[in-house]
Amino acid sequence: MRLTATVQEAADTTRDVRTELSAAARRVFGWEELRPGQLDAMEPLVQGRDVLAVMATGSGKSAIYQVPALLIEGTTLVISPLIALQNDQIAGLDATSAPDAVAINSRQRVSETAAAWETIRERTVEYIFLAPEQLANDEVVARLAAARVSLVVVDEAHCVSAWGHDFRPDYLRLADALDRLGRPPVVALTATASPPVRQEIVEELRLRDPVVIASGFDRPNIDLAVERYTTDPDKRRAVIETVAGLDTPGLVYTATRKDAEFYAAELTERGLRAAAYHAGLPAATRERVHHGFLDDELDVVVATSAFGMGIDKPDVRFVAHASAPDSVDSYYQQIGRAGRDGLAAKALLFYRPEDLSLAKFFTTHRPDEELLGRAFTALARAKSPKRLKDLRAELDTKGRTLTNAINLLERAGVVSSGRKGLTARTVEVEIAVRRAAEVAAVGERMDRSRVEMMRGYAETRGCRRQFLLGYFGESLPDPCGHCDCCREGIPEHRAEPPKHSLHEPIPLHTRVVHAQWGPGEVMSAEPDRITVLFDEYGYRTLSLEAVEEHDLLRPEDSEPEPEPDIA
DNA sequence: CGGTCCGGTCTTACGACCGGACCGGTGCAGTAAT
Repeated sequence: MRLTATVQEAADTTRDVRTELSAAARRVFGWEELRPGQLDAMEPLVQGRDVLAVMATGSGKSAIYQVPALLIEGTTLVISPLIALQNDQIAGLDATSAPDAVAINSRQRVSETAAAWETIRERTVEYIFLAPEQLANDEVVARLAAARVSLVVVDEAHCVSAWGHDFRPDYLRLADALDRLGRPPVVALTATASPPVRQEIVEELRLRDPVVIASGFDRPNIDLAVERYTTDPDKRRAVIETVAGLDTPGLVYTATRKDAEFYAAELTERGLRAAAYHAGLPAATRERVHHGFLDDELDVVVATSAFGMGIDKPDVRFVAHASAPDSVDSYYQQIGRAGRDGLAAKALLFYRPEDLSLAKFFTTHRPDEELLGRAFTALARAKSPKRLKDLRAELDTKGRTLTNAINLLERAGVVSSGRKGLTARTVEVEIAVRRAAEVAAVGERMDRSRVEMMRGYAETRGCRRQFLLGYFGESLPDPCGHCDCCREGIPEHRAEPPKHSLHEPIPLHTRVVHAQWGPGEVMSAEPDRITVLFDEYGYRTLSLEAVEEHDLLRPEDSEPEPEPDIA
């Protein structure tokens, strides 16, 4: 076999880097062997590439940045959504012979933060942990830039998509901060991200030609089932009776805090060691429940979506949903906390269609048009780029609403952001506001369509695993055989060829244009229907019969994209 | 959007029913009040 010198050199370099990574992992962390998936993500980082890694929790995701950080000269910045999670990571690092790790946040003592900055300035620290909100502070960014950050980690990167659009808008401002840090290599890590969410992470963080590592969404040991109820009392009774009879430990997810309290009380009455968990509880209680669950002092935690990130308990035997969550993304993330030990576990959804109305309600985020107008006008009047902080002072606004307004104006293309700050484009203010409002409306339609996909999962008569894996961009050729639909023998669509089908099946990820909903991408194709993610209308499932009969879809290239008539 | 609570009205006497108001999930940071 003959290789050109370049190819041979590249192969040698790869071997060298991998050997070095493995050696460092062994020496510093005591890990005898790194898994191939881990090395695949680490190697490009060391070589200066950006990486997006979608890997199951418990598969050693943190190692992906912890080890390369040792080989890369300079400091590693870890952006993480929860301070509690940061503290867990720091404690983990402290237990090894890894170099020092510090945190910068508002919950530690002023003296502690000052000491952390001192070690950062002296460059005696390797890992710095903070939340995205910290990077809204120009002084924090300036100090980090001076400290020569040479690797940035965006942990739980799905938060960019899930929280950035309204709840924690600073997630959408990370790319600017990364630019101001001189664009060191970035690794985005998450356990769950569907293809569109991956794309959004890459776009919003402005990753440069990233290596994307995503595989193994299937969790065959988790049994999937849905029970449908018509009345609320029937459903409640069923949740309590069923959960009381399941093997523990387990989790029950509810839509409201009140429900979490209700079910925890009912289960306690049935003799289970159960506790509620939600954001309305005192921090000390949350801490106690969290650790009680990890330490097997509790059988069941009944929680809102507040519970779960960073929970890595191997032997969770079931995850039950007393109400359907707002998206398949959330659902898969939550049931993914079951059966990490590989032993049998259950994911059980107690479904009432009406429950989704609450999820739908939470998707409405009407933008503050008055603030959009004021913010745009202030930027338009400024002679030079303006910092968000100065704009905030000028408009005398507090909190996240202004950041949200700026994000919308920017995504609408009427405000741009550079190293020196924000600049308005020369557009009438009414048009700027209208475009920003339209961006918000598109986001709302997307979120609502995600709720509809959750309905699709709950109501499907096909194999549930095929549905879930399809949503995450993986195909399962045959029905799984261990979901409720398969057991009941419902997925029969393979046995009977569909009456209506296009001459050629539409391949996944084909770009198409719909007569009414415009451009989109084929996300799943079944014999009788396809699901398309439309750019401006979100997920829609179409029957192929209707598509054929009314000629609803065309390949995107076949006709020019209509110019949005906005001015 | 749907559930729940409250008060008023319709009835014809102890409740039944209706309409309106209100509520509902995720966390950071910085600031004000002890």
